[in-house]
Amino acid sequence: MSRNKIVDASVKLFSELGYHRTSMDDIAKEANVAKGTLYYHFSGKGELFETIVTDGFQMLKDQIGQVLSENQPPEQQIRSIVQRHVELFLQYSELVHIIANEITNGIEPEILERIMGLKNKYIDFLSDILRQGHEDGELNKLHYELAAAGLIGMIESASMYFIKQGKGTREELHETINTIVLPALLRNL
Amino acid sequence: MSRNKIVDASVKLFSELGYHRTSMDDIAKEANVAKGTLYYHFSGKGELFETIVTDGFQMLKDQIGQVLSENQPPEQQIRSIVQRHVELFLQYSELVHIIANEITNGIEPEILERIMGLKNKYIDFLSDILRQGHEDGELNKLHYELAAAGLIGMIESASMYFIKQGKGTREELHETINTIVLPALLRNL
Amino acid sequence: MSRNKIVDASVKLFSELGYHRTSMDDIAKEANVAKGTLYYHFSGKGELFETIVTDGFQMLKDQIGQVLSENQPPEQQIRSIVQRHVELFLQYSELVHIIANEITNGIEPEILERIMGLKNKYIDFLSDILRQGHEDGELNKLHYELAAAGLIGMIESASMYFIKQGKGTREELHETINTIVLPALLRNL
Amino acid sequence: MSRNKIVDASVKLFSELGYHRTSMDDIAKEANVAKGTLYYHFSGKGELFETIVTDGFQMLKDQIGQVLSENQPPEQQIRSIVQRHVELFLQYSELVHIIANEITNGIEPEILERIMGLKNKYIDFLSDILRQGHEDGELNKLHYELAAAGLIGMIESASMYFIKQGKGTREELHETINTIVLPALLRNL
DNA sequence: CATGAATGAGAATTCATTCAT
DNA sequence: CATGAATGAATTCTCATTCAT
Repeated sequence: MSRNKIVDASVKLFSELGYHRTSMDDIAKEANVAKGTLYYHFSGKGELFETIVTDGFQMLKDQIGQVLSENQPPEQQIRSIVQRHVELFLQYSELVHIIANEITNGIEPEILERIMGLKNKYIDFLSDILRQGHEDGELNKLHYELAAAGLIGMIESASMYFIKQGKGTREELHETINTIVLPALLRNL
Repeated sequence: MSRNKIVDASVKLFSELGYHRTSMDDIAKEANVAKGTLYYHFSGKGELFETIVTDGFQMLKDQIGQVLSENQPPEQQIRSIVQRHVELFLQYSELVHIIANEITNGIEPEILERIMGLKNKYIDFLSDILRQGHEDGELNKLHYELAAAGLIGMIESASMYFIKQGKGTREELHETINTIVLPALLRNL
Repeated sequence: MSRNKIVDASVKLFSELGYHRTSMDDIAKEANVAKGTLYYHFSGKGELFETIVTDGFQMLKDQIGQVLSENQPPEQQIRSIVQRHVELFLQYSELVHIIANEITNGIEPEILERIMGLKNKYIDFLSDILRQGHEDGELNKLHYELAAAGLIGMIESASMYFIKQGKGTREELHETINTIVLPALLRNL
Repeated sequence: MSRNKIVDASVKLFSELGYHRTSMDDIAKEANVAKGTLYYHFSGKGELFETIVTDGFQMLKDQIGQVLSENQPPEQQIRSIVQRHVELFLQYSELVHIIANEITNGIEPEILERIMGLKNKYIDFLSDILRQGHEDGELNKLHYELAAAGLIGMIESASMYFIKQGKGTREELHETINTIVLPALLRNL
């Protein structure tokens, strides 16, 4: 019970404020739990953050796994992946942002490494999709992992700009990303 | 003299460690000046960071301004912009990363706002290039500012991955980005 | 427990050294608690000081309320008020001094304002006593609030001089103040 | 030249802000002089303050000396002394306040002692006037030095209240103080 | 005479973490 | 399971003072 309240509060606060601006006090207050309780369930701020992040990546993978299992044509698949990713991002903006970028910061190196590992696995996961999706068509020289990393960055940067600056509509966001991504990835488009 | 030493030390440390992991003590030590000297030249950590960031953006704009003044054909121009951006990024990796992403963090809101303003100006700058470059050709529906924001994110995310994971070569990095970017932007390609 | 130790230490140190010469380190050391403990119980030096001051005024009011409730003739009442005030002052010398005078200093304006409010309330409280006490007798033109403020200043300044210079006896102190105050206030004396 | 500018700036700033809130930087800026120049003319902040204070007392004494030399009847003399003191106070409010009260604070003990000496001399000066003025009449038991200290406190506290709270008029201020002071001091009134 | 860059000791505050209950 | 009072290391910032020019 307490554990869940803590996790929920953490997602909310880390999402809103980022890692550093979120203090254990804030989390305890938001979760309606005593500060000591945080340390009963988690070894520290780092582990708490790691838990959230791990869950975040799992969500991303689940979403995308769903898309893949639907067995659509490649173009539609990529559109769907982008869409899910963008929507998830818009929902948890800061959290996904942290996962993807801010990670570099002031987190214990050990935990940081594990989180980076998660991110890399996610990139591998995406790059496999790219590789497979293109094995049939002809493709320009393209490094799939770098491409996957780049795509993630693009999606997040554009979404972030959309959220923060309020420029464009949700549809334009999806379309702009697709317009850039699709011709690049789908040879036969 | 001192001021320069401080700026140099700051670039180095902010680049290596990010904003939060870099303490004023660290900077003073690295710069071989007394702690008070930092506050003689800058009003605080925030202003010091802002200075670095402002300089960074200026460098980016200068680089790109150079490219534009060379009056090459569009494709070559975009290739050059990407190349300069990537190279600058590779050189100042973390710093540019911070400029572009980490900004969200625990910086005084006022300063944060000014830095966000700089980033937005840079995005406007890029989106103008996109808009102009495409005015002649036929273009799919594309929101230039979102596209510019996305491009920056893609370049940085891919470069980051390249640096951190050592996957691929410098050429593959450039080529991968170009392969994604060019067909998307240049209709007549 | 800790809170009490902190309050006691603060009264002692603020009384002896004044607001600025008393550091949070000093207080922590005097109270035998860790520095962080101060901030667990009080939001900062300002709030700690405000607490002490508020308590001080409460003590003053309580003392004087007691006097009034004893329903003595006016002259005796004023004598008692002066006596209580002087005695309290002699006991907490510097603290009361700070409350009454030093306030002007380097305290956060917001807190300063609240403390000034307390002092003004105390002056109002005294001036009401003056006004009521004289409603029956004939009284020269006299602005009660200015008179109350003046009386406080006189008591404190004389007491301070007594403490610091060791001139006169405790009885002379009381008598001198009464000799000045009584004929001024009591028309029918 | 510089020295004068520094003294003027110091009077202004110490008067407005008190000792602690006034920094050497502030003084230098206000005086349009480099910080080092302050130390060319004065050995430090303490000496600078002492100079101001000494001048302040001299002014007080001069004012009162003038009154005394005018050879008026006792009542008029005391009225004049009060008036001069009050007017001087209203003009240099904070400065006189500091001289009289705030002195206790964070000033080097050595300098503090000298300033206290000045204040005591001023009290002696006043108490002599009191003693002489009453030698002829019959006087209740009254400790002249304590009375003098009390009078100063009363004048300042009432004036301060007048300034800060804007209660009453200038005339009421003078009258209220006189109404309290005169019957107390002048037996034959 | 005057400067202003540089100093460094000292101060307030934050916050992740511990631990007795 | 849960608590919350207590901790103390780390951090940012202030400011009187020094000194080479």
